Amino acid sequence: MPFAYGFLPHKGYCQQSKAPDYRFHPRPLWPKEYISKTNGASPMRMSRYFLPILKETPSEAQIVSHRLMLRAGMIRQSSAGIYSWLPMGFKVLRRLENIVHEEQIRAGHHPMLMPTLQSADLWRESGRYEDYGDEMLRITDRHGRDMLYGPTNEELITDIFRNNVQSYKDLPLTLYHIQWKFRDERRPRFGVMRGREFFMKDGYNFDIDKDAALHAYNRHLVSYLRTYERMGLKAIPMRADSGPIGGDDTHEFLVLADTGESEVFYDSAILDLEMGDREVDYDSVEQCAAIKEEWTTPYARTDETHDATLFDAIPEERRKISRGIEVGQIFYFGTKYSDAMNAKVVNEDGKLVPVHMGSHGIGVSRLIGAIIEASHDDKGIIWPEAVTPFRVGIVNLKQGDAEADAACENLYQNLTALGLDPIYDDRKERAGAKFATMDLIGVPWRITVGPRGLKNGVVELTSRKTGESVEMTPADAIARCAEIYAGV
RNA sequence: CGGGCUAUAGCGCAGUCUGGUAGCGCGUUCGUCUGGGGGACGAGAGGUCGCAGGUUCGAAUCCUGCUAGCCCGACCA
Repeated sequence: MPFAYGFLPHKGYCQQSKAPDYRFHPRPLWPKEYISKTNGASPMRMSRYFLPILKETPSEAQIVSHRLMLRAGMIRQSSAGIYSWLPMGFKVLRRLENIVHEEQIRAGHHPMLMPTLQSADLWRESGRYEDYGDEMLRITDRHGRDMLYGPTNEELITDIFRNNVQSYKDLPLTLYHIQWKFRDERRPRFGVMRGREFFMKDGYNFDIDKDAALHAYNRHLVSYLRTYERMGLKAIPMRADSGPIGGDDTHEFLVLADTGESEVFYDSAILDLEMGDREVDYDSVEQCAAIKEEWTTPYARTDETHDATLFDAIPEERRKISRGIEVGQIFYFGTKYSDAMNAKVVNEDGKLVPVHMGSHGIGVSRLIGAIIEASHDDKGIIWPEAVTPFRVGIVNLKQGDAEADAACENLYQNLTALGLDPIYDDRKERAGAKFATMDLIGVPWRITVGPRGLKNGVVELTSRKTGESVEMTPADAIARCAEIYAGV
């Protein structure tokens, strides 16, 4: 009984993919107690929050996402390419992590957790201990054993698989985790976009044959499309090179941004494609294949795989060249690791066959940089509603004014009760400073409360993105915010 | 890993050439005035000048070694 692990279903993508259970949050954003409604000790009051914002840009930050993450008090560098995540940055990281979990679970994949430190022996088996080179951080423990800080987990998961699965009846199977990785980059830069330590979702599918594994590939492509779209991102799957993971079939997902590290060539028709809220049956081979077809038919490639002849066949007005940030990649690599590490199962005919595998990754910490690159202005970050650390900002223009204080307090309590996750700027600062702070940290919707408006019974609701303000009663402002976030 | 550069208060910087015991702006603390887009004035706090050694009566400053970090390139999620 290899899979009798409590809440994890033994089998079947069917039930889960058709009725996703959102009560299951692999890692809640924060425990309920975190939000105190009684003693005023909530960390979402800015006067009590830890949000060390900077007026000036630290000199080491070159690109906008890095600058803004430092200025908005999201991260602090601890050494080259290694960062501490301060409360607001950590909150965004958790939001992204949860979206990834939800979409993976929806697709029928099983969350688990593997360690950051691995034994070198497994990597010697696959031959990658030597191949991986200096990017692998090698560590020796007190007994002189060779260890390493995992840059990826193919070996470890294959070892777990071969020790616990013997039969085709336990397939198909996809396991994944979201865990810190380390790749000792020669030259870390761009903040979390290219750190040495990074937070990544990596998943591994095990299937009986190539067709089944290709379905897993397509299923991942679809789940990734949904994941990025939910985060408010336009991520385009592009045919890619397989790199050190190895394998035949691979796509990477790129977010268009001027600061991207890759040059990309694409047919602008692909920008019109949307997953929307279409129902997806992740068990349907046909449906997943059709969606893959839909998204991979328009030309979209990085400079690594670019084919000028194919590109030139696109109507000229749809030919686009720009830059992109890689935020994920999916691979099918067949029996590369199962052969090397002897991961076999018995098939229907009673024969021992190597499993077909693929792996898939989403750079969760890197995504934060990509989102900011794609969504900011000269005042600061503009968070998409789905990933914002705070959904509504409350600006009290005259702290200490009894009426304004009471109105803000009321808004704060009501928004909190509705799960609208407010941040209340209750500092004794001038209006300009409060506006600048809200703009910098990127809160999508701001409610401005001041004595002047309150005389007429109104507050102001302002969109960070458009800058448009509308006056309305506090009750209407709350209702409007609830409406905005209803589908998020 | 090649090439370039930097390290002085929480952040941004000056001072180093020409050695004499450290300064400016922002932030921060207190007070007064202010109060709808980083306000004004006044008074404070805060630095073994990256580390180690050397030269010198005296080193942020000169010399030697080291460490850390940044940028360009090649490489990479």
